[in-house]
Amino acid sequence: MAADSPRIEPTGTLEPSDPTLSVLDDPLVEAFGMLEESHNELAAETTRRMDDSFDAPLQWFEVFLRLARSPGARLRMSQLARDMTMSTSGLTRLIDRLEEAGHVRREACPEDRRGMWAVLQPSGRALLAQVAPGHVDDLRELLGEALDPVQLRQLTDLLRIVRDHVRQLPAG
Amino acid sequence: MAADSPRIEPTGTLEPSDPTLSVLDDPLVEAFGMLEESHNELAAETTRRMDDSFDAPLQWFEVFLRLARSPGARLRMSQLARDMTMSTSGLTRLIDRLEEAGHVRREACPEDRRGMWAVLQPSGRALLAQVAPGHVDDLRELLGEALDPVQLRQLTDLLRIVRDHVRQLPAG
DNA sequence: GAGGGATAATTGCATCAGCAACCGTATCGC
DNA sequence: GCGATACGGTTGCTGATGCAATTATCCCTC
Repeated sequence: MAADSPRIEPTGTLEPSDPTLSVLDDPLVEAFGMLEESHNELAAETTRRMDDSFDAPLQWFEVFLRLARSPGARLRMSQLARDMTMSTSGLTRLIDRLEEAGHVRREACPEDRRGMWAVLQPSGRALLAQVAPGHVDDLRELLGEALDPVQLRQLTDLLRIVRDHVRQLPAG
Repeated sequence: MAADSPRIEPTGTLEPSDPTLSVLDDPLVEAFGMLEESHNELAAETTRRMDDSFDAPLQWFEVFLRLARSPGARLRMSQLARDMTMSTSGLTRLIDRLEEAGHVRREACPEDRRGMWAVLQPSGRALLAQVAPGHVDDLRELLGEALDPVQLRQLTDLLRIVRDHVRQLPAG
């Protein structure tokens, strides 16, 4: 990436500069690109490390964590789907896998007979407890070494503003 | 989501509080969660809007943009894969689709006969030019309305630090 | 200049995600 | 009450991704 070889314009199909690029030098596009890239790098690296240590995908722990934080260690399917920014069908399948592994259990909702609770099971919580320290260590190396505490706080706050803003839009 | 119904601890399988949660209240975990959530929300919304306007996935435009920015409108396959944080096999297939659509063309690399260039074609650049204004408008609504220019600059800089730090690690 | 290890790209295979269609239930209006 | 409409969840299907194995080429060393 750093070593841009001296290029000799071989059979150049397109002009080197054009109006399109100026539009895309917009700070908004730059910010969006950084959000994409930093997230992708971080997600890929944390996933890789997690997979090396356990045979459970990173996403499982996101489910465990959200359930563990909720009263009764349970969350409605559709709510969990919204929280995780995924489709309800995707969540159905995810909970299928977690239920088959015994880490989560579905429970009928008495108040609304259409609804289901996803309920964290002891084995799921145990797995979470087992993974958590290593995950925090990974984040300390990946995030904590890059930013000091003040910067980390700034970043978190800015991202929260963005998240909340997008969520409050019409179709959010 | 806001209306958390008064819960009555129905058949509670697990204790409401335990040591695991304290570990995961770490600022690092919070920051990581915000990065995940803000990215997911933003990516989902921009993708949705893009799909409404064009039948080409958002990722295509990331390819077009990266190629358009590069000298000769071309990039090596493996370099493009690294830039986009995806596997080389994933990129092979992505370029397959773009080539079939006529927006990108593969070209043999004379200097290294193992290598291939992905070369942006006029139709790809045209599509990029066609989409760019709307995309910037979307970002103005999604990002520009959430953060003022100073905050946007701060966010971009912080994310760049994170990205570069993760990339410079051993296996990056 | 011959051999061994690393690298560039592709392919087979399995997994995972979303969309659209569907069923059962709730809710609103009359 | 009753019908129309909206909502919660699941399923069929298709598309896209990563891992592991493969092939061809490069480069370093002796």
